[in-house]
Amino acid sequence: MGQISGSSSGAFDALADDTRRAVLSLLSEHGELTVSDLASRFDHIGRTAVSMQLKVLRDAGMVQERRAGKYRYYSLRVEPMNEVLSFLSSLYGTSLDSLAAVAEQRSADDNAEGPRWGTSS
Amino acid sequence: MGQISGSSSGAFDALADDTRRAVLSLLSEHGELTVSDLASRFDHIGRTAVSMQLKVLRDAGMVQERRAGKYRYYSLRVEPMNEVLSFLSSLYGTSLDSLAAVAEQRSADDNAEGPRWGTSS
DNA sequence: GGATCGTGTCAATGGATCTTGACCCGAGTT
DNA sequence: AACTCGGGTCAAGATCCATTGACACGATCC
Repeated sequence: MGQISGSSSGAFDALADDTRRAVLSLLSEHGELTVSDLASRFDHIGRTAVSMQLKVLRDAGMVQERRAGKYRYYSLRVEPMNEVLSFLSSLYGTSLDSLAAVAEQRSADDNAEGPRWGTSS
Repeated sequence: MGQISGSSSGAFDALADDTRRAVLSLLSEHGELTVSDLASRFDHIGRTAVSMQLKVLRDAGMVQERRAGKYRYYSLRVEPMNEVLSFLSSLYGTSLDSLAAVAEQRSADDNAEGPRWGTSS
């Protein structure tokens, strides 16, 4: 009977990859970064791969690019996250507030105990 | 060393699949469902596939099972969502509150106007 | 006890996805 | 103009993931 029908959602797909999440984290930390900047922060991943992941993120609307001369600066976009948050809030009804509180507390803990989404070095 | 490396992120992986999100939605709607119950709600997907997806969700801690006789009832678990929310809040600093507000509003709109995470081009 | 139902799990197949190397374009540079 | 550098894109190989069918196991019913 009723089929559920999927939702091929770009945001979830975009968040499903370690590299892409790392890119988002880096953009969050540094505000704007060029492709080479980003690529140089990964060891096992080349510029082409980063560029392709940026394409995925771009298509999903999660990053925006600003061209300046021969450089292209990438930065975060917030809107697509609504899709994710909306899904989560629909799962748990109106309890997202408390979840958010817990999440923020937990992210503070992470900061104290060790990086979880990486970075650095 | 300079590696970014990710956080094994079971939750993100779990959310990356249409079928799994649909399962989560169904569990959210109905509270508890058996595997057969779930499988019967999909057209193009068999019981085995649903069972496998449940294994993924189980391993990610996003669902819990309650055994009653020969049935196994599955229901949602909230904790793993912290990983997702924590990531999002780390991306946007402390602005998750406002995002949550927007998301809830938007989910209300969705209920009235129609689904929004169906399309992606 | 044997049959049957509800599920989990495994091996194998098919398909989607990520990464790479090569090539092309636009923008500065000499 | 020719050259160099930053980036995007394509084809192809590699890798991962999802689905399926077959089999196993506990629980219930006859």
